[in-house]
Amino acid sequence: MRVAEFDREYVLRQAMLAFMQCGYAKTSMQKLTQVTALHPGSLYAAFGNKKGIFLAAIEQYQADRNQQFTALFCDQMPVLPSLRLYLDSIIAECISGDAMKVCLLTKSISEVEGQDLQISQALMANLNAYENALAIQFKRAIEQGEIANTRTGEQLARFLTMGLYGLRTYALTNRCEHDLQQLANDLYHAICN
Amino acid sequence: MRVAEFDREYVLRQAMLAFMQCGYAKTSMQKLTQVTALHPGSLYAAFGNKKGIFLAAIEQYQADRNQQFTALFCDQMPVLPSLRLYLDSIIAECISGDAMKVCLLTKSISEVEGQDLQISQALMANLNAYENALAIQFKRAIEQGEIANTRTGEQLARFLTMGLYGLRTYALTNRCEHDLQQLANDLYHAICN
DNA sequence: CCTTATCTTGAATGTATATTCAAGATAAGG
DNA sequence: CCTTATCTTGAATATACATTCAAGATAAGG
Repeated sequence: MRVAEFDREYVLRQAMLAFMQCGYAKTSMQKLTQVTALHPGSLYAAFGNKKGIFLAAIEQYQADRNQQFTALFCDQMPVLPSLRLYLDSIIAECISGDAMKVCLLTKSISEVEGQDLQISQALMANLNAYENALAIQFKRAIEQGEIANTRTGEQLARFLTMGLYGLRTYALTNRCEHDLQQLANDLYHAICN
Repeated sequence: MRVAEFDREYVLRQAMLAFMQCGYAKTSMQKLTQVTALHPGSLYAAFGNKKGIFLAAIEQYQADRNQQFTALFCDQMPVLPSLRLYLDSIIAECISGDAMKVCLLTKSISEVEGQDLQISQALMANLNAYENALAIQFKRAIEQGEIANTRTGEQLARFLTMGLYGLRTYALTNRCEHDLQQLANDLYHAICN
């Protein structure tokens, strides 16, 4: 028997970047073979088809994001300083100009919504998981007295999620650091008051 | 000589809806011939190519939106009640479930950003025009004392634009009216107070 | 070292797509 | 009513794309 030679995580991260840059429809299999340095046969053997590659890339993306998120929002630390750092990191990403500046989940849901149920559901599940993770942090912030309890953790998480969708979309047309920081600041104060 | 038989506005609105539903890449010329009830030759004669149809559809979309906007934000009326009505109409759109629920400009910029400069610029120009129109209204609201002058009209317009991008994106995965209305309400209060 | 299961390679296939074009149809001007 | 410019029709073309597959390569087990 023979074992696969390629590094699955590397391949998926390369595919991920291609999908973020070009979108699902416009990322051709040829492009995927280029960025992964794998031939069609290997890709099809490993992931079934283009959709399989995409779904696997989504999982990889979410795993990476999750790791970043849990590292930042450590359960021992106060929430609000982490939130500020988080907003800063997103703005840095938006300004950087590389493919990572868009969120794969947000970009994809906008593209495939109503076209492919399986992909939509995978994206929704991940987006909901993300919002729930935020809600847990906001609940903790309320319990610890960092935020007034006029709104629930879920409500705050929903509002921030919406705000981040908007911030990332806004950054597509305006990459002025000052404007983006002001928006993030307004968003922060709409939450913490 | 002979005059064109089709109604240009009708054709563009049909194309517009197709693009909103399927996105630019996934809207095939075949689909466009179906929804417009025009044959390829006529479409190519009238608009040059698929990109030409798309650019014309964008203009039509913006013209329609502009008319709706100026009807709502009449220069004689106070701004805030109009803003509330405007938010309500967007939520109604989001919940309705038809293709109009997405904003053609926002959906398209997310799809084609970095792929086609001409389309990107057309979209950006329209998005900027929209934001400027909002800024004018907010300036008026500040002058009339409806909103405290702690932030400029431009800043408020930018924030609302971001919020609406986010709201529409959020509605893709969660069409719960209560949640969306709460988000719109939070957004409103983040602006007016 | 040989067998065998599995992986890799990349050319071949079939389908979908944007676009073209020549023939037919139709209205305006004389 | 005839001419002519322009529109309409829809089949044809060329290209791009996702996917398949058979031949070659390679590692593990005996």
